[in-house]
Amino acid sequence: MSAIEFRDHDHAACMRSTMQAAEAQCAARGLRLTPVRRRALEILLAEHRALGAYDLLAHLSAEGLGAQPPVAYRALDFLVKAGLAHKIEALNAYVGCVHPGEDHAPAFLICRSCRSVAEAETSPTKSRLGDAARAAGFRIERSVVEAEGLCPACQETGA
Amino acid sequence: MSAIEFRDHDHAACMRSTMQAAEAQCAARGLRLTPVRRRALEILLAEHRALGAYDLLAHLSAEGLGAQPPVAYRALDFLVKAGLAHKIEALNAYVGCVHPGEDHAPAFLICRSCRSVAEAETSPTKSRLGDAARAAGFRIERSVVEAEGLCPACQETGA
DNA sequence: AGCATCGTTGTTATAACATATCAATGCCCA
DNA sequence: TGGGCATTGATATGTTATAACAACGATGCT
Repeated sequence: MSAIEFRDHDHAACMRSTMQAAEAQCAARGLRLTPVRRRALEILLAEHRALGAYDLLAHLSAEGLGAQPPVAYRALDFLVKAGLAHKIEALNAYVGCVHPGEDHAPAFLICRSCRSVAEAETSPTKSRLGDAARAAGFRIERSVVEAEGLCPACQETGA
Repeated sequence: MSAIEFRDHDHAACMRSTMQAAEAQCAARGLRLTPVRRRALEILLAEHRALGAYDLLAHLSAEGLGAQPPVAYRALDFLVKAGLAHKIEALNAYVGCVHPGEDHAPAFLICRSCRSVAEAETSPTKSRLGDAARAAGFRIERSVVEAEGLCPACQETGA
């Protein structure tokens, strides 16, 4: 939850361990991480960035893994439902989850310049919104918490 | 911030006072609330619901106020920039603001069944996300906080 | 092995959401 | 009265997402 994604880190190791966690998750829950889905997740993780479905599709089709929109959307649906990726609603784009496994209510810091995304944790029920929901008798099923702005790197380059 | 929008209230009076506040805002800030923009806001407020841009366009064009997408999108851009309406990112839809004026960081409770929307207030800097942002050196410019679920009425009807 | 089932993938088509561009109009004010 | 600028009208197109159905393939059962 410390949003380390904006800092330097061993990206290759980060990807490897996340992929391993994803595979473990799928094995444990009887989900099939097929070639298309696996590659889609790798592509998302390779950037720590939000990728549009059609950007992902371009990567996939360049590798011969399907050329039509449903291929990308189906892979993304699977990954999102499995908690291995998240949709960034403010961008209509998708990002790989860096700590799959726990059932989490993620919050995002999104750089409007480079589209890099850091993931943090929220507790929707404890926020002021949660208070308002209880007061109104509203039952929260899913929450979207996203902050757009400038990441440290893009602040420096005056983007 | 009390999300009263889900409760019974005098809707006509609610609309009238909100429209008056909107006009006062525009007058004070030198913004032009033209017929298309005014009508668009009325349509959004008449429902306490999220309307798609094309839904709005259908209403407008039925009244002879323009038949092409840009008409609706331009009106919506104006209203959103002026703080008189908000975009619901999770639905790609738009909702009239019930307390225009204050520069606010709104949060929404969105019913997935009837698309009714209640507006609450957040303070992004004070949330856990704000903590994460500070720790990462990230500068927040805009925040999106939306919770989807079931409103009291739709819970009762077993939607 | 034969075969039914069900999830996945391939493919076509289309729906839904959004913007670029340029011409025409109308308002303000020097 | 005419120059500048915001707004509107209209055409075309770009971007994001899904419906529908056929074909394939793994799994499990007998």
